[in-house]
Amino acid sequence: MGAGLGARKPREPLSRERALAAAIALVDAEGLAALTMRRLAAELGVEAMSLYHHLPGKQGLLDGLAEAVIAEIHAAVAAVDSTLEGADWRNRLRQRFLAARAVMLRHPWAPALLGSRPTIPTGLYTYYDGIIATLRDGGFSYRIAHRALHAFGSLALGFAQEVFRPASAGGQTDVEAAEEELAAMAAQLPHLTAMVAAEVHAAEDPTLGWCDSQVEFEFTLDLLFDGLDQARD
Amino acid sequence: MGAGLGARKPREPLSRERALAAAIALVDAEGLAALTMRRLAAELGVEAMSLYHHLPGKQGLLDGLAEAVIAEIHAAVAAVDSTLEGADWRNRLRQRFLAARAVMLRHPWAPALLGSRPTIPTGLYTYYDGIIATLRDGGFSYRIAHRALHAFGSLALGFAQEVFRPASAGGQTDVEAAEEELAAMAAQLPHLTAMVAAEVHAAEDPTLGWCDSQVEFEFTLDLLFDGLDQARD
DNA sequence: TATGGTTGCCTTACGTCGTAAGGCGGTCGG
DNA sequence: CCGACCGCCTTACGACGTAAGGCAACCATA
Repeated sequence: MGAGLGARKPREPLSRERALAAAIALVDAEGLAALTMRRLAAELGVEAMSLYHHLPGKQGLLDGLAEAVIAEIHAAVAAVDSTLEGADWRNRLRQRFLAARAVMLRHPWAPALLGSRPTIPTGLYTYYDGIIATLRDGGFSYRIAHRALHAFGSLALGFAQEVFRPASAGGQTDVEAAEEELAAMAAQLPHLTAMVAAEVHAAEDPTLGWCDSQVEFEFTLDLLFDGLDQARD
Repeated sequence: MGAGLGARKPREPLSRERALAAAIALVDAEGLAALTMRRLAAELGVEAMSLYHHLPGKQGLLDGLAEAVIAEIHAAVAAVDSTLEGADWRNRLRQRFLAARAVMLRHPWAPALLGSRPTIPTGLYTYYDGIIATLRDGGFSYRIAHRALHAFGSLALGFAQEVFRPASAGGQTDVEAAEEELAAMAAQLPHLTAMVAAEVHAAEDPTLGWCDSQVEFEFTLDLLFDGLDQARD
């Protein structure tokens, strides 16, 4: 441990940190599917097997990525939460979740990555502890706090975990194909097509597509907050 | 088309249906990761490349699985919904979602599969159309119906899409390791550990583990229903 | 009954992946 | 000066999905 710090050699000695940073850059640029041991090594000017001196295999690399994202959430949340000392639980949670969301928007691959981890990244326990603390301060029992955590689900991490993503998550825009197919079977879907028509006409308020996730995100959040407020007893 | 139906040969001629049925059986038994073209072929007493005469590749196979699950949901939902002709929107949706959930519990791999499809399985449009119809009958505008769909998210398909699954989804029980690790850092997580302690003590009501998903599922559902009821205007 | 097309399955092979095992050259303590 | 060690590379194996083509049994027709 503690190799000589003098960077006298032309090649930076390659470390876990450098590998993870390169991995994040790669995945940000080309998506999760592009993250390959060989590819990552090439990105670092190194052979694939060299990575194994610093990372415990592919799964360990993904775990490292997950922890890195969570650390980023931690930082973002801490920055926001410190400015809300006196606020009520509702606003504190709201700002917290929106801060987490900002991180997720920077790393669109993060939801899929977190969902793919077989074990809970350890940093998350601390994150959830903070949420429970806020709920307790708001007067909730542990029971309701527990259920609230489940109700929030992925919203607490800043993403709606949409089962079918419109155009993101590394995939190309196959919205056209879907829309075309939808038009073909429109006759059988009266309510769906009516809804789409109504929503498109009413789109003079802040919506970005025909499904602006930000608006939906906050709407669901308020729905849950309202419900929890009444469930508090 | 229309090959002779006389099953005179010792080997059933292999078809898309037979392949999909075998795939579902395989995945039910061993999880999504076990579903390999070679493995599926072996299960059918056939070579891998033979599958390509009936299925358009691996992605097509997964699409077929997704459609099969959705068809199963359709059947289950239709059976339940026909017995609720006069009921209000709330109960109709509730029973609908719970019926879908029953299908998901039979196929624990289905959430991950549906989440992995890059395009929306066509059968789902019909499913969502029925939900919108129920909401419209309940007096909701298309706008609120739209937002309700997003708020429900995966609940409409019967699963909570928990970001981190406790022990399911093909993985082994690493609850022990997680719990051990949690105990180690308990000192830093006062609220989390307190909650776990409180919830374990209060577990005389119908809970199956220290996180019975069924209870959480219905709790969240009611939370959303309550919120929507007020958002109806 | 002979025939030619079609259908259904198999064989072989390529390029990708993660990773186990061991080699080789530089740096450093004695 | 010299041996140990550390960091990186080389080689190789067994998965995976799938492209390309071969072969044998079936069918309607003559």
